[in-house]
Amino acid sequence: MSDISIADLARLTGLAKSTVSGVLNNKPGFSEKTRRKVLAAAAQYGYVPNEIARGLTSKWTKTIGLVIKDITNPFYSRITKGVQEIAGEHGYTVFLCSSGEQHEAEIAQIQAMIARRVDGLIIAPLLEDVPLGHLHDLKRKGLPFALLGSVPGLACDCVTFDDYGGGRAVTAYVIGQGHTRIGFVAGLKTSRASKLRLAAFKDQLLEHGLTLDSRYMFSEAASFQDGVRIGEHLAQQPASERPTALICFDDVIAMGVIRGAQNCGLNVPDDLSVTGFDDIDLMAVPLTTVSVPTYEAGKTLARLLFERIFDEEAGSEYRQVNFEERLVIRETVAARKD
Amino acid sequence: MSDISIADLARLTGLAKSTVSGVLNNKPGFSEKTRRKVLAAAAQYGYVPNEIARGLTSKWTKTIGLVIKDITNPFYSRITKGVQEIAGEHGYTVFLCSSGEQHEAEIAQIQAMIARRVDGLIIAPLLEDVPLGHLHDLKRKGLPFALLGSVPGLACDCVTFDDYGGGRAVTAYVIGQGHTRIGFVAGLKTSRASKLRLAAFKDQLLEHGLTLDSRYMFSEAASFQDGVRIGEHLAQQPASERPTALICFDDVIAMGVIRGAQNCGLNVPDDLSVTGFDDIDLMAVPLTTVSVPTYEAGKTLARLLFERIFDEEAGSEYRQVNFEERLVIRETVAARKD
DNA sequence: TTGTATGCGTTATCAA
DNA sequence: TTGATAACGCATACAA
Repeated sequence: MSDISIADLARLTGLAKSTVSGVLNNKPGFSEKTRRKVLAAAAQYGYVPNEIARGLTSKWTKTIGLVIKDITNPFYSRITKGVQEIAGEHGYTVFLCSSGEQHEAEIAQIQAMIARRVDGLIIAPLLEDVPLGHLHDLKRKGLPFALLGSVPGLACDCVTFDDYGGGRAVTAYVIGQGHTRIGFVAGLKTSRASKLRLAAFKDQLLEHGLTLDSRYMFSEAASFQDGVRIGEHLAQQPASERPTALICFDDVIAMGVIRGAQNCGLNVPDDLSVTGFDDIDLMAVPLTTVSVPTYEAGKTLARLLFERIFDEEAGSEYRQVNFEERLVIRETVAARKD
Repeated sequence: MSDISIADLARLTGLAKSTVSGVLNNKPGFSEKTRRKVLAAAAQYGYVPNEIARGLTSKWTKTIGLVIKDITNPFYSRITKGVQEIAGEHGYTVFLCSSGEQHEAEIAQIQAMIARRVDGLIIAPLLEDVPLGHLHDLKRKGLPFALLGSVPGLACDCVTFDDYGGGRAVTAYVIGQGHTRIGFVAGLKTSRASKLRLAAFKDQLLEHGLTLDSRYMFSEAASFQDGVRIGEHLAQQPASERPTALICFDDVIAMGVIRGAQNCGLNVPDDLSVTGFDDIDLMAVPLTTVSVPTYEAGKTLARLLFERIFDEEAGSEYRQVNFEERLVIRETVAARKD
């Protein structure tokens, strides 16, 4: 494993280490001849500066960590893409950790990245009712970080989505299409987004004088398969006992519901209207959904983090950037006249 | 930013650095009293070992790099998940780089990871007809790496998919269902997988005495939108002039085709049968496809890499692991009797 | 321009 | 059982 170091280059060119280092870092005050000689040797032997050794003196590792739940989920993979893009612009490389919904793993992963002395962290906890002590530790340590979602009682840079607004918009739309028997499929109990969307749903029902029917309510849905089961379950009810519309916590679940309903002979949207959240868009079905700007959010998270990293002592105010969720009307909600 | 080091701990406990280090590494030969004192101090001050400094002596950074095209593509995000899982088991953290189909970016990213002295690299080039000099450089450097896909003339550890076999299986199936006018949507010209699947398609046609109709052939499809355009285009042809079945390079394109065809009033599969590759499975449409075990492939890539990293001088033979592609029959291919 | 010294935090070596 | 000191590798700062 032949790593060419500055010392090697110095020996090979017959120059001093400091000269080689100076030229490679574009410092002024070297003759054109030396400059060329160094550059030629560096190219010839494939010299790659050792970022780690550099970090020994510069205090910066030019490395950030990104902690998410599941890279396989388009929601997170788009955030990741946004983060990567901005990190690349700054010459930073990113450590990725998927904790896979396991809280313990998340803490271990964060430790591992601290052990690698990342310059900053982006964390997408997105869970409530879960010990968040490690985030406070982070703050006490003074390690810059940015959060996806806000944590009550923790002042920090964060990016949030207007889940309540999104829930309101889609519910209002479905009601406006004439539906009165509307159901809701909630996500995991620990999901803050799910809670807010559900709250907006309930408020809208109330506001429009509609009643909430517990037979139309589902919770703890977390996968396509969960959606399929719900769709099949509904299809087996008599038409009069099932909702005419179902608002799902996310697109994946919504797609599952559609598949399950269709498996059992139900027509979407004529028998059952379905909506989702996220706007994954990759599906053959033109799903009416609420678009969540995940890619933009990822970029913003990284920008917030880098400002904090580079400002360092500045101690500027923490910032929260809130993204709107936008209703995207496609074809899975039918108008009803009854 | 208060980083507690071993030196700090030594000062705080009144012990020597070497004692603290020994206890923290579970070395034998320390009194229970000292041991407790050190552990207590470490916990109290939130000591996190500096993995970088450790790498200074140990020669290992406990870090690997993963270079892929696009994290947003389920194909790659599953590979990533597999790699992460195995890396985590070994206490390794992974640098992720999405090069976004840009060859230049890929090289730069690899450089960046070498600069961070990763212990090894997993690279998913999956492109042909593209300069691969940097891979040879890697080998010359002696840096362990594993490849997704094989590169002619480059002996190394790699994981491959039987794209030819997959193409043959799905084509044979479609022919067996009675189709005679079958089209193919190829991916990017630089995609090796696309080439192999197309070759198998052509061979099967020939073998069954069917002719290839250039009006049914498409290429350079790379997105859902490309698929939509093709679907719409086909729907606008007279029924007698369009294929009755279309084999698409991947699920995303297949889904686009279905959407496009349905937009224009075509029925899938009655008017047009469609198949994909990858088995993304997240869609409401029960797509007949060829399953590619990406998650398993990711795990295998990581295992190959770690064996190479840990074997080091052993110089064991390079290994190639080939994964079968398995036909998954769902509902987007109709049987034809004409 | 050059040589030398410094530093980073850990682990290894050997002495006490 | 513990302590002192020397690597480890490499970029950089500073004096010459």
